[in-house]
Amino acid sequence: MPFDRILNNNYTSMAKELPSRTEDYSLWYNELVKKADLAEHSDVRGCMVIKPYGYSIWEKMQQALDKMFKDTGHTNAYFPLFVPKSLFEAEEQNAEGFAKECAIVTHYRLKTDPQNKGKLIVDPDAQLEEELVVRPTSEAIIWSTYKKWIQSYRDLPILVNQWANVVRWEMRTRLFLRTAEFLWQEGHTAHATAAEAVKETVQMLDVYADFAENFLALPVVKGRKSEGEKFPGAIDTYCIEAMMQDGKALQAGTSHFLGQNFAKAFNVQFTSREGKLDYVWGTSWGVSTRLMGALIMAHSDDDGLVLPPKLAPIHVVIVPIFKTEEELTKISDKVQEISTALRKQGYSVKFDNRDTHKPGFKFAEWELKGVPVRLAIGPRDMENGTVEVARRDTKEKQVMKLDQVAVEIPKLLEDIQTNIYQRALTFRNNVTTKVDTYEEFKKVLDEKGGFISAHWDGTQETEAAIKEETKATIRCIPLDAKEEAGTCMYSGKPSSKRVLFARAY
RNA sequence: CGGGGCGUAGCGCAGCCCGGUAGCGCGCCACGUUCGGGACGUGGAGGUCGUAGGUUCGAAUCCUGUCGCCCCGACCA
Repeated sequence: MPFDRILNNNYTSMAKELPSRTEDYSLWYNELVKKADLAEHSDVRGCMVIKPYGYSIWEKMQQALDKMFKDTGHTNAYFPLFVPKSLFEAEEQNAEGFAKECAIVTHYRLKTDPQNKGKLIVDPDAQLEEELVVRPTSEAIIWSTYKKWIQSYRDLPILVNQWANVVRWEMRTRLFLRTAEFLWQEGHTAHATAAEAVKETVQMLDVYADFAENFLALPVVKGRKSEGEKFPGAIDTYCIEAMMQDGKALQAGTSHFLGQNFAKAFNVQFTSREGKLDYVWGTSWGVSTRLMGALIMAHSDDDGLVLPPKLAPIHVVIVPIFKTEEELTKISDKVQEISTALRKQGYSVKFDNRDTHKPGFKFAEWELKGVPVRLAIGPRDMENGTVEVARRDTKEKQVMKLDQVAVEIPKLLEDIQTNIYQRALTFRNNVTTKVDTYEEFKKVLDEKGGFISAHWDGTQETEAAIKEETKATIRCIPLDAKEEAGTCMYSGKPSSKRVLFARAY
């Protein structure tokens, strides 16, 4: 019987129960996203509604990243959603990469259908002179603008970021991982020298890695993309690659060294200190709501989300255990003290004093939503001056003196943040395998998954052949790859370092 | 975009093969008893069966189109 049948049996669907990861990872993911109130499908094909709880997490990511961007000298700006087709065409390589998945605006007016009152049709008299492409990325509109901003080396560098939505008409979508419209940030910088632009590219890669590890609690491999995998408009694409619990890799962020490609396409030149005219050097870098998918798939378990405290909308939920109104009032007074003490330290505390649900129900619900710490206080605790503390990551419980809460909970939250990072790191290390033969490669790929570190001859042909035969791609050439003489596992040609392969999202 | 599956109450499904005007569980509403791990009883509300056509005396059920979702491929962040 297919697993979705089992799942949909009446008795298992009574509560908000999740399928298990081992039985059906995809189904587990989809159900978790919906049941934890992160997102749902909308009435628009391929587009999702990010629900308040999910959006709160995204806002936390934005806040952290935005600060990091500002700290490295960047400023936010906003460019239009629409890109005139002619501008889009100007950068052929890039345009070609996205052409197959662009939404295009051709008209600017609707009118009542004369044949069918109450229905609207596109007014054929309102056709645009030039079609507008809904941005799949903003290089075109931004570089055409930078042309106006840049004349001299004194105008450089330009360090701009924008938070925006983009549209890529995907054939197959999945909540957060691949949707037709998604939210992201895109940094676009312009520099006087190649060296400075490369430095910027690498700096932003470091920012992303730092963010992934310290906020998402997600270990990542920093690396460079192969020719076949890089952004079409870039000279070099750097990326951070993460490992999900099902052994598939996920690209969590990219940073591109654009060289002078866009400057040439949009004729953005500047006069250097030496009085010479030259094209501007560029970078672009971005992370998207896809990080939500990474966050979910990296840490969560069969009981629901596991959120790193640094991104959790609610750090601590407090569940009172009471029978009478009187008891609740007493408990509420105590809770007031605790939550004030925690809020003063910057933590978000939720007191779940609903009298419409029983404690057990609340426990399960907040676990599903990944709240890192739960406190339960009942009459027994009131007598003893204690509280029951449960941590979401390990599901361990302990009884704590009430007067220790304000000091111990912050420590516990820190410990949870560290623990889920360590757990993810251990997992990733366990599913990273060195192989030297193609036979071994295929075996590991099918039986174990994960990252496979292997020698590659550096050619696109070999990369394509391996992809064709195994569905595995080169995730990256790790920046810290050791020089190591070897032979390509596929072609037998010489290779100087190992690269990371994996099946990927 | 190709192959397969599925759209029936807020959610998950049964009914469809063999046409006769819709049912189950959860949830929801009310009242009572419960409350330290997803409570229970009693009563109640809720559905143009995705949508548009067609066949028929009659369509959730048969046929065609269309839209959407899921799975597998191709493509991609």
